[in-house]
Amino acid sequence: MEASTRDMLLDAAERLARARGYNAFSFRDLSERVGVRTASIHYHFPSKGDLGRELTKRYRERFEAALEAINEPTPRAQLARFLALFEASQRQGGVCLCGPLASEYHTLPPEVQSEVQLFYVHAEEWLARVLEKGRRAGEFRFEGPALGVSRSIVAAIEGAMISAGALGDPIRLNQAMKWITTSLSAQP
Amino acid sequence: MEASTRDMLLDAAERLARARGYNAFSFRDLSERVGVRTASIHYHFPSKGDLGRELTKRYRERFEAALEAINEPTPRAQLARFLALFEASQRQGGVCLCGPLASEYHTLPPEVQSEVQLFYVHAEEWLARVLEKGRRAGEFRFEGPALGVSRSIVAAIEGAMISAGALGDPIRLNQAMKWITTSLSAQP
DNA sequence: GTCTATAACTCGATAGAC
DNA sequence: GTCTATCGAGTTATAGAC
Repeated sequence: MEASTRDMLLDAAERLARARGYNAFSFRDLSERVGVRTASIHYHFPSKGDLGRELTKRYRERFEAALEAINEPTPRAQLARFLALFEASQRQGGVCLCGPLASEYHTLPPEVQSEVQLFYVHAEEWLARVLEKGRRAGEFRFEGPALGVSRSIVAAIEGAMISAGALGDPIRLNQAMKWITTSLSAQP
Repeated sequence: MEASTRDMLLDAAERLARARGYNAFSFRDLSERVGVRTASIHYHFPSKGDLGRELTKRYRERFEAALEAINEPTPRAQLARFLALFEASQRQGGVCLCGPLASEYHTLPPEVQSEVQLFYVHAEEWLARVLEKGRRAGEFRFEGPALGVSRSIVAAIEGAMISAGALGDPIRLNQAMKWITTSLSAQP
């Protein structure tokens, strides 16, 4: 039942990256938390870029698996589940990993950059499909292309998690969630 | 007409911090761009924390002065001017300084943290007053306390600038702005 | 797989000449 | 005000023993 060193390294790195960003955690930080020397980390991940890629890939794939597992009957319920994913993520780790990673995007190794891109694009496209279905079904009301709105919603969630983490009140995410849902259901 | 070394340092630091964050620019970066040795930087700013504080304070005060200069007659027009400030900021520097700074908040020196806090709180409170006035005047429609909505709007703008900067399409900010304004004017 | 030891580099910061 | 020179600590990464 004990986790492998590799997984423990990824877990510690994820926690640190979500709290500080990619550039502000070091092999030494991981070493202290996991209980192996920094040289041993290079056995599992040749470079920090490899670690970053595996870390972000794992996070993204976990998120996408959770999206695929959503099988609510209505777009409105699907949106609620989508938002709940970020709420759970906040309770567990404070901030979505790809918030800070997007902030320092231009300093990231290319292999990490592409994973961050995929996270955003896939999340936005999934949500856009739900929004479009909901609009056709008369559940949602918004103007213009669904992708523009879904991008704005993801941005609002990521931004709310970031300011919630910085200013120390998690409520900000709930406020954003409530605003998003009520905005979409305004009656004409 | 020539700018002082101190101002040139602040300008270069602001550009770098907005593109990469606080931790990812060094005195060496500033040295190369401004044309003085790293030791000379310490004459103007004893520590990097001092530089960061002056930088963020200047950014925040500039922003707040722009807010005070807004004298549109209607809340709707005031909101438009508020959003236009971030749009201009994007055209000039890509991302709002306090987006990345909030992401790496817990790694910042305390004197920088407090300036970031002030930026968010003042922006959100200014916007909340405009929203409340607009709701009373029948121009805006939203549910719950205005401060919760203003926080969500600021989060959406910051989040949109961050993803726009990372993914390389500035349009994302305009999409967020459009979504915000249309959401607030939905008719009952 | 993990270790010790170390290389090669960058960082912020200081002392002191000019 | 700006410089040269340097310090001490931090970083990622490698070589080689066990």
